[in-house]
Amino acid sequence: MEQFVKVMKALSDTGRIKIIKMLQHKSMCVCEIQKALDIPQPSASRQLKILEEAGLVTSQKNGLWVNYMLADGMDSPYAAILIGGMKHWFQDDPDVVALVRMLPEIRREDICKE
Amino acid sequence: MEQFVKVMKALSDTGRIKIIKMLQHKSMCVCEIQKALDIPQPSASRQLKILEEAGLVTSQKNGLWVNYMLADGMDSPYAAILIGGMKHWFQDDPDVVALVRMLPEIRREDICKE
DNA sequence: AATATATATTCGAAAAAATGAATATAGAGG
DNA sequence: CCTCTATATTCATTTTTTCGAATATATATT
Repeated sequence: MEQFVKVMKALSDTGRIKIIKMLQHKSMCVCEIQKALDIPQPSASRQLKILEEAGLVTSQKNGLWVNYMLADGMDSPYAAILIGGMKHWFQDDPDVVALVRMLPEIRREDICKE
Repeated sequence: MEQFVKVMKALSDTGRIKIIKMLQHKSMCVCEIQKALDIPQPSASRQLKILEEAGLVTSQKNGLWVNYMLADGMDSPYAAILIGGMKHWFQDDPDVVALVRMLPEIRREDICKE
């Protein structure tokens, strides 16, 4: 039940929901999320951690970057069903629409110095 | 998105989850919930209200009593999918098992004076 | 080793949610 | 109209969350 509550809490926040919606289109690093949502970097990092601990998101280190992507939900039925549902939900939400539209222009090469 | 967040918040609490699990077996009035969970009456009333506003539960007045039951989810896809999932989840949770076992003995006639 | 960069963590303050106690409301019955 | 009973609401308080600022960690490069 604790794991379920974690998923519910993780998705009780519009910012984190938006992150999921973006990750449906491409995997992103922390600085891209930070830029897209216009929030401070530590904040982006925290939100991602909450999503990851709920089993909604996974990460892959690649040198200096950490790539975050949608989880497949293999290890959490709760996460799985919500990841599934969210594929169809919020498609018409104005904020989500705007975010997705600007997504192609959010590229780590432009944001970070490397 | 607000409605979705409401569902998530409503289910971010083990007490409210237990209420859902009980309502899967029978509809209940406030005093029965109060008795089953061993919480004060105003607390039971409040939890039910939160579930109701999330679209997870509906109520039917019957004289002095108010009967709470699972919603069918017709007016909220978010509620619907979670009501569906929760039919199968937490079946083995010790607290839930204990609650369900004692459920037949929780009857409003024994609790309230009428 | 020293520096630079992307990400993570900590910590304190602010905001939000949960809880208990008291009180209010609504309907039933005398 | 008065009372009794089931449920709902309010309010003050406590507990959880959230958020920003500062700092730490880790990896790549020179």
